[in-house]
Amino acid sequence: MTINDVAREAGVSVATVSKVINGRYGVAVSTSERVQQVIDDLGYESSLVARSLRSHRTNVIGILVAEFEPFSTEILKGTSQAITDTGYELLAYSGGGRAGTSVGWERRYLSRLSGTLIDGAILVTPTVVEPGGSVPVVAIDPHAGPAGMPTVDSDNFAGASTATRYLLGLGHRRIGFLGGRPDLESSRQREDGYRSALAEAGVAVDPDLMRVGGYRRASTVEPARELLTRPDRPTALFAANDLSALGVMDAAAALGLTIPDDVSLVGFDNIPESALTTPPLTTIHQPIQQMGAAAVDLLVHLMDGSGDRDTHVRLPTDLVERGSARAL
Amino acid sequence: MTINDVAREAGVSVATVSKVINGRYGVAVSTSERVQQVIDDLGYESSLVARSLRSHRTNVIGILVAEFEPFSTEILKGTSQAITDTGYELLAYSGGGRAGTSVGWERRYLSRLSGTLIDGAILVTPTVVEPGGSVPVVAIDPHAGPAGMPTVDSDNFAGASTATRYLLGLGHRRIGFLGGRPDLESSRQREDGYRSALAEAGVAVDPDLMRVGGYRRASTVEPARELLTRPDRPTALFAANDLSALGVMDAAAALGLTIPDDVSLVGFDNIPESALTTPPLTTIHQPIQQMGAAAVDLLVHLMDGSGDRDTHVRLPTDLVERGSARAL
DNA sequence: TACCGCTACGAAAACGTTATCGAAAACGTT
DNA sequence: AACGTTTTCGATAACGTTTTCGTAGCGGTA
Repeated sequence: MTINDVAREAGVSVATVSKVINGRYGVAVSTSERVQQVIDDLGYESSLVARSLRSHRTNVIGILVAEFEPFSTEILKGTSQAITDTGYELLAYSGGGRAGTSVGWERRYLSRLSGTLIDGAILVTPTVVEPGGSVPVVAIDPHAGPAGMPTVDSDNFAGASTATRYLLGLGHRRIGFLGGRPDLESSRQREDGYRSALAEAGVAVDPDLMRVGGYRRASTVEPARELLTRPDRPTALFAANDLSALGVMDAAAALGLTIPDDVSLVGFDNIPESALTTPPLTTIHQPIQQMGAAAVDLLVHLMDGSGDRDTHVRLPTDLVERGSARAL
Repeated sequence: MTINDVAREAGVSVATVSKVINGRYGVAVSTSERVQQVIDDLGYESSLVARSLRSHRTNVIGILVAEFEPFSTEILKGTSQAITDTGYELLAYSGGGRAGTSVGWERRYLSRLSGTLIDGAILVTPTVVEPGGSVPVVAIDPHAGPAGMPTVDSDNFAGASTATRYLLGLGHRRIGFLGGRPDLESSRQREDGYRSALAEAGVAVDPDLMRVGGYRRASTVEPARELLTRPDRPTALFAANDLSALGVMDAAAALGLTIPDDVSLVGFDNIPESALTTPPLTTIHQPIQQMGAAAVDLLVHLMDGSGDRDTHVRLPTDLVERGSARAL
């Protein structure tokens, strides 16, 4: 079923059919109607591939996520909602979580798809990607913010220092930190916020109280256990994201420690799960869906040519007090 | 950056470059190495679009989800993991949750992509799709199971009757039901399971105790409130999926009722969130990720030609006892 | 030397679409 | 009737690949 079939059936040339499909000027109303009728009858849909090969325009934007975890999923929701009224469509690709092979898959995909299958891309991959692609790209929460690539993130520094100040305000002084990965920009910013708030309060930063949790639940359990079994156990823990906070909860539960009585806990992200834990997690809210929407917005402007190639959208964060932290 | 650039740079024809890329026979080792070197230097990646237009084979399978909610997300995880060693790649499309327009978007997408961009498709869309596409299609938890379309689902009937029997075993007799949508096969099967277990126990089915929740959290709150404010309030509720169960929890909390003391609750699906609620949700476990993996498996066989066009994989369900139901 | 078979390579046709441009037809004006 | 203008339409060349097939080169054999 190609455009040729339609043309033959309607008794016109393929050029005319193409014009009808794309609503171009220069075809008589009667012809247009007849062709449209045939299209409907045959249930013809033009091939996205052929179209894009020729016209270099597809009206789809691609979103590359490293893995389907709660954060990216929320981003997906945000983007897929934001995109509905833009006239674009969304195509998602996942690296499949195979962290090993993933060194350059974003770049590979980007160049395979760009210029042909997608008109623009949103990256939700932690690792860095050179902006040198042939299509506009917006990065969410990227490895590094500079490099002329438009980015969307939230105010990680302010959020982390708010969290830390909150714990300080509750009287805590020995506050442990479970970081993400040192190679991630967001992780560094959160650590900086933590350090800065401590310094500001005149509390010395104790490197022994800091661990790397890797932003994942399972990989945070052991580092958390280490902190929680110290003779001078910290009275509060700040986890660099909610997934890590879940890991802390696992570790605490395994040790028979209760939160927040034995140890206070604050997370970061406010993924949907964090409202459901026992106790519900006090955390720093990041407007994740809005970040997705902002990325779509930015990208659309970029593709229209009306965008600025190095705008950095930074959304505010704020504290959500729930039940996982209490005064000393 | 096209294959032409590579050819020119390497001093060979495009045909030769193509052969090198695809590892075809008939090119001297020395030439092959030289071309490969140029490819590496230039960072060339062949255009998926042009390739697929010509060869009608792309090695990517598409997955269409209606919306990014927990269930589809779990499916996505399952598929994207299962696909890693198959040599295929995964592209996901979302209808964007615009329920209104969505009447035939799956069909539209399918015919636009099939034969060109994807070699096969997995459908995670509740509405029906005619199997008449030009590529193999596997449906997960589809509207209707017959029609010669390969499907993967779980044993909804058995799961629902297990859940109901469990509540009966706890001594409950007035058990309310919050259904999905009457047009969904899985929803009907769960209702049937509920009815059957009641009948088997000699308990009359009371239509007043049955409501439609629509499988979503927000849309279940009101129907749940209706049931919970009846003078003869049911002592237990069975929600047709976990999202609805969350809605029940919302309604109960708003009414000042505690679960499980005032009313017992059992869900269905065992999405990750359900382990985190307060109290943790007792639910019917559906091996969601495995369902995704099974779909990949089925589809790959179908594409290899070694598959059977109307196999229906049905995975077992089982009860996960947590804290939301108790004996009367 | 003449012939054969094999390997290495390139020319060119296809895939299904869109864009350009020219021709034909229809219409209006003098 | 002659001419200019506008409308309608179709031939055709791209787009970047893969694939088929022809051919040049080359070593080996009679």
